[in-house]
Order: sequence, then structure tokens, then C-alpha cells
Amino acid sequence: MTDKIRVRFAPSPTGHLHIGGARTALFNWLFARRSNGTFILRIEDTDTTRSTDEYIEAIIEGMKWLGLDWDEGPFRQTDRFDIYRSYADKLVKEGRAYYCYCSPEELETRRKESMAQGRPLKYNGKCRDLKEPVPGIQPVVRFRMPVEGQTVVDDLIKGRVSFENEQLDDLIILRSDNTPTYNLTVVVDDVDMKITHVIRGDDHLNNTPKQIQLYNAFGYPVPKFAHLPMILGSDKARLSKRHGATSVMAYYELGYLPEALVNYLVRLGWSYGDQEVFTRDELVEYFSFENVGKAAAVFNPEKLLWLNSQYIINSSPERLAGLVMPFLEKGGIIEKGQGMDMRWLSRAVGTLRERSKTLLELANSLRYFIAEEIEFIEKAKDKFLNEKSRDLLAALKEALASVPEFSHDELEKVFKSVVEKHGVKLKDLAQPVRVAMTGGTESPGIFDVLEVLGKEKTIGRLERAIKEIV
RNA sequence: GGUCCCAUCGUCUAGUGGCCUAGGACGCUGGCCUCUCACGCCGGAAACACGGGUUCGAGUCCCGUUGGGAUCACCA
Repeated sequence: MTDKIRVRFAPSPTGHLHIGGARTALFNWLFARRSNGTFILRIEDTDTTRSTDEYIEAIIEGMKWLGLDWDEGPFRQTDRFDIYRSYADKLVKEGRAYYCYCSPEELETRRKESMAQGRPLKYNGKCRDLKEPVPGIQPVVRFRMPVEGQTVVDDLIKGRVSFENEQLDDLIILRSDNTPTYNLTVVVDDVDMKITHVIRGDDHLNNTPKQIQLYNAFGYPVPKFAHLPMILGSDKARLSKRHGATSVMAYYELGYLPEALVNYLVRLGWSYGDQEVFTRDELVEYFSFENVGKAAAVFNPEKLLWLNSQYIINSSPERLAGLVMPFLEKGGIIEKGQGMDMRWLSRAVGTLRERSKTLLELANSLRYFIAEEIEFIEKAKDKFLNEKSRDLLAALKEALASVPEFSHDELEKVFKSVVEKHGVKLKDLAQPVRVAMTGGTESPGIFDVLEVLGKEKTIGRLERAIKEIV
């Protein structure tokens, strides 16, 4: 029996959970769930100057919203400094790492020189074979890379990738303040946490041979790697704020459903034949690295929007009614803490479901259902509330007074009879009524609008519209 | 610049040597449905980057070119 699969998502808390990170987390989660493995959340906060607790919270918030639950953690690397130091000390004792006394300025100068001369930007090995410490300087610890041979990364997505060891730099594993750097912590933790598959963005592919050398130095087996292609913006540059919303929670604010984002993100780089819309269970069942593409993908907000509309259409009005409440409050459509008849709201939502691409849109459309007083769009008022429609509206108002039941079907009968009596088309009545009810010219079917509004509000709005004409 | 990765419609992609007259989806677009707007349905335009090989046969395999991306920190 093979060992249980263990994967991890290891963000650094120097910003919110963004689209790219979320996708990495998602693929890890999918793979773990698919293979009955363990999903670990590890916070890589060794850059203490840029990491904050607020961002840790923000990342956790984003993961929870997306429904990416983890089995272990969150672990924080800052809680584990002693472990990293002991590993580093071990390497120094074995001669696989050494103290380096070169100053950052010195290194910077040499880098610039190398750049100018077109040579590879690599540490020159000045302190590699130093016998005596240099007094008065706090050294860093560098890992001694092999200078010959190749290191091969057997990647689940990219295939076999080979690097010349002479290209590998003697990387710093301990800073002069004795804190560990990324390449040390990531290897030590992956070893310590028994990670079997490292799934991350392919911007890490170039780090991988160095890390493999570290595994070798520690005498630990190398995990399997899967390097996901990057997500790009519309200009094919790495996705950034310039391209619009990049933080996951920004999509919450915009009125997206988490399952829509998840579905979109997973289809960015992964496919399952021609299928576009997946349930979470299907995703878990179908996921495989074999179907992950190698090429970077451009983030396409339009398709995400379409997916969101699909998920909204397929959500129950009851669920949507609950989800839209915060948006109603934020939009000032209802007062915070104001009571709401959720059954009624669900009916209103039901009429709007297939014409709202986001919860934000849905909330805004709900405005005319909920508000006591509607506001007219001038153009709509001018076009439909006029001499021509006044008598029709008045006739409808009168006919409505005696309607047995304020339902779609009964209302349709009333409309038909009014229209017939006046010798006009349905739309000649429907549009003025629509403006009277909603203030504008776009809405759900007019019988549905009236049914949801109810008799009292309908009559009231009819009266007001008639007054507007005079 | 060195190293590494990548390359099918505008975008996400199917394609694992003959099933490809290159399929689906978003977007765009023509029409239908219709009380408006949507939803839905039917149709259309739209791609194998280029050049060499290999093969009876190449979008699919190999090489090169071009183009894009990543990375080269006492960041992660």
C-alpha cells in the first residue's frame, strides 16, 4: 500500500488571497480530496517585514468562502525557526553549507558587473572555502551546490525538465540575522510534514532543482512535483491589479458565487472533454493532472460572469434570497437589521433570477419590488406615461379592483380583457404598466411583477402613474 | 543577457498519427420565442505561429526559427 497523499497550500501573508493563489489552493484541494489525501495549510511568513496577521486572516477568509477546507494547520513558519536553524547547522557541520561574509552591497556590485558583461548572475564562491571567520561581520549561511552533473525534475504536468548543476547558485539559507530563507523553510517543512506532492505555480519551476539538492543533502526522498501554468491578464502579462479585481474577496463583493469562481478557476488550465459546468463532486471525481494543460492561460472576466449567471439561474430562489440580503443592506435598499419576509423575497428573486448575472445586479433589480416609492427614468416616463396610456391605466386599475385572486393567470385574464375592450395590443398596456410599477422599461414578465407586488402596491403605483400624466 | 517553460478561433479549450471538411464554451453576430429585458432555441464569422524533417499519412512525433511567459534577492 502506498503512503497516504499529503499536499499543502503555502501562501505568504503579504497580501490578500488572489486569483492565482486561489487556483493553486484549489488544485491542491482537488487532488487531496480526489485521492483521499490530506490537505495542509501552511503560512510562509518568514519575511517578517512584509507579513501581517491581517493578511493571514484575509487568506483564511478567502479559503473559507471558496469552500477549500484544510485538514491540518494553519501552521506558521515563524513558529518553527528553531527547526530550520537546526537543519541549517547540520548542513554546516557536514560541510554542505558554509558561512559567507560578503556584504549585500558587495554582492549587488558584482551582480551589476555580471549583468553588464552578460555573464550569468551567480554568486562567485568567494567565501566557499574560507577557513577562518571574518571578525566583526555576522555571516549568512550558504548552501554548497554541486558544480557538476544535472538535476532532473520529473514534473507531473511539465514532464521531464533537466537543469545543469553549474547553473545552480549557492543559495543563502540563513540570513545574517539568523532567520531562515524560503528555499530552506519550504524544503524542511515539506520534509517535516511528509508532503508527497508539491503542487504550485510554475514560477517555482526554476527553484525546484535547488530544492531537490537540498532534499538530497538532508537525505530525504524528493516529493512529486506538479507545476501549474500561470494565469495572465488580457495583455498576456502576469495577472495584476491593472487587470481588474484580483483578490478573491473582491469577487464576493461584486456578487459572485463561490462555486462559479471555483468552476471558472479550475477550467483555466484543466478540462474534462467539452464539459463547462461542474458540481463540486464532479470536480473531485474527475480531477487529474493528466488533463492539466501546460500553457499559461489568460483570465477572461466575461466567461466568469457567464458562469456566475449560470450558477445563479440554477440556485434556488430561497438560497439566493439569503445571499442577496447583505447586498440589499449595502445598497441601502433595506435598512440594516430591518425585518424581511423571506418567503416574499424569494418570490421576487425567482422572477429576477435569470436576468441577473451577479448578486449585486439582483439586489439592484430588487429595489423596485422593495421600495415604497419608485423613481421614474425620465425617458421611460415620457415615452409610456402619456395621454395615450392614461385611459388604459385607469381601466386596468378599475378592472383590478374586482380581480378574484392576484395571481399570474388571473392578472393575465384581466389584461387581456382590458386590451380587447380598447382594441389595442398587449404591449400597449404592458409597457406603461411596467413603467408605472418599476419606473423603467425592463423587468420580469408584467404579470409576475404585479403578482409579487400585490394588489395594494399595484393599485397605488397605478394611481401615482396616472397622476404623473396630468 | 543566462537558464527554464510554453505555442489550436479574440479568450478558455477538445484533439495522445488516419474518426479533423479541426469539435465545444465565452464573447461577437443573424434569426426564432416575446408584454420589455433577459433566459432558451436555431444559424454565422472566427484558429492548428512559421520553416524543415520523420511517416503511406502530421494539429498530433523530431529539429530549427519566431513569438510569449517565468526566473536569476539576506522576497516567497
